[in-house]
Amino acid sequence: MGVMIVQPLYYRIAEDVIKQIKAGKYKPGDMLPSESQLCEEYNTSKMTVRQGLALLAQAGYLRSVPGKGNFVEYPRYDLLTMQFDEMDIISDYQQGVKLLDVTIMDPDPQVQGMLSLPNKEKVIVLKRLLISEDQAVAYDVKYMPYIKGKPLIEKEIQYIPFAKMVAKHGELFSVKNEVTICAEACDQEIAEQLGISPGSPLLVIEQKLFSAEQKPIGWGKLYCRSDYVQLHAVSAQYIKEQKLLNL
Amino acid sequence: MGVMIVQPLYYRIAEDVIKQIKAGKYKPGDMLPSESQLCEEYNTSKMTVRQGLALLAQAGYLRSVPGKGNFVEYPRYDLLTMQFDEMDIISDYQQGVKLLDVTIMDPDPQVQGMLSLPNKEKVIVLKRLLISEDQAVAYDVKYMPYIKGKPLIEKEIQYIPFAKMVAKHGELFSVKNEVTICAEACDQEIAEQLGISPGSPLLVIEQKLFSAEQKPIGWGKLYCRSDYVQLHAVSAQYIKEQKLLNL
DNA sequence: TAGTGGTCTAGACCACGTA
DNA sequence: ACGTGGTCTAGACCACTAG
Repeated sequence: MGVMIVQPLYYRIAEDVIKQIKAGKYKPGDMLPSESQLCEEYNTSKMTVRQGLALLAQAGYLRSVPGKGNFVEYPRYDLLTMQFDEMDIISDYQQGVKLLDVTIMDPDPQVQGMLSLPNKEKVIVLKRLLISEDQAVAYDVKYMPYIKGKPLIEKEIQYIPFAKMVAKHGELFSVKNEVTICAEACDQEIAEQLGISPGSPLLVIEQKLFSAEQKPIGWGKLYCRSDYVQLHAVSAQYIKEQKLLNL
Repeated sequence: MGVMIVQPLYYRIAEDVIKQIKAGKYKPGDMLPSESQLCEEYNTSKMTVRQGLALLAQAGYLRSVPGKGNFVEYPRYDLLTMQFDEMDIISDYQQGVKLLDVTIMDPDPQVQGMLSLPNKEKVIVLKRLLISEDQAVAYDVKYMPYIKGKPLIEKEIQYIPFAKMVAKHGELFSVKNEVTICAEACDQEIAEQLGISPGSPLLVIEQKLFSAEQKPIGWGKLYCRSDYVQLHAVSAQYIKEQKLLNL
């Protein structure tokens, strides 16, 4: 005997509408049946219909216009979702990080500008080598404003991804992480650290972190060997759809 | 006289709870006040409270556990959102694309594998040069299965981003876009097209598109001059929070 | 058994848009 | 004036978790 799984009504409404959209019954820009029509059709109440439509809106299928109706949205193919932190590129979380240097120093002008620091403020500089399967795959440099009396725990410095490290002492939420991805030719210093020849292409991932008050609280670059590291992203629309359909 | 903007009650509930989370009253893992408690506190009904909590859940602040309670979630710093299509990297949409080649041909083994094509199926190959302010900034190669009787419109080929192009004839929704980002050294052919020297670092953006039935329907690579093109991403958590707070 | 979240009802009133 | 979506009520019953 199989077990009947009864899906909530609002979920069935959402599914039905999606099926009809995919079947071409409603095209982008079209108006869906009004909420009261759907209430009649499914013999249910307004809140239930709205709960179903809310699912569609979350998945990006729908745009509600007060006073007019619910309309099918054009899908966005240009929004991508990516999962990334420094530890994703190494295989062994414990063995994979070699701490090269931790220093408190006066920042050079570039770093000072990036962190919007007043003069005479010092920064913590952190240099790490990321190793995957006995192979150095990335060279990592991070800068944080130095705040007196905030101790740095070695394990944190070594193993915690930058965003988490910076967010830890302060606001956990509302931390903005701006990432820039580019390619660069390898310079002499990094070439030595990574054991490759100068001029080789590197995948460079730059991170800039902001507090809830929009103040810069961290800046850093990750220089990755192009033969070992690549980034992956998937259309956000697709991920939302999958989440929706798996209830 | 100013106009009073009255926010819906469910929105104020959501705001209040967020403020309390940010103030540290509730930490990740903590249980929030139960729905019935919130009903009493705000002197409202269950559906209104739940509407407020639904906002928090969408923004990633909340996890509901049936039979137990609503719990504060740990923020995710590793999920990033990126906006990208080929046309984003050029300044002038109309002048910026030079069509180099459109051919229908037998695929080489790599392309055949990527598109999971049976033998004797042909592919459309599309080569374009992307130009920004009189400067060639990227070389673009795309492959699509050739389907008889589906005309290719020149304007589409020239100006429409790949995902849209491929989705157009077929399912608009449920198209999966898998993107891989890496760095590569420039080869002879691309060096000539982009006017740079061989060996220069390139930012390479590879796209693989799938239909709703998970069949590959497009594959391509975009080779970008590293001195002109970079990608930007922002933490997904932050974007969701902004959306929520701006109602 | 008592408390929790999840679903659902059958209404109400409002602001907005169109004709 | 009428139809639309947006907010909200005051309950109900259910399934799940816990002591």
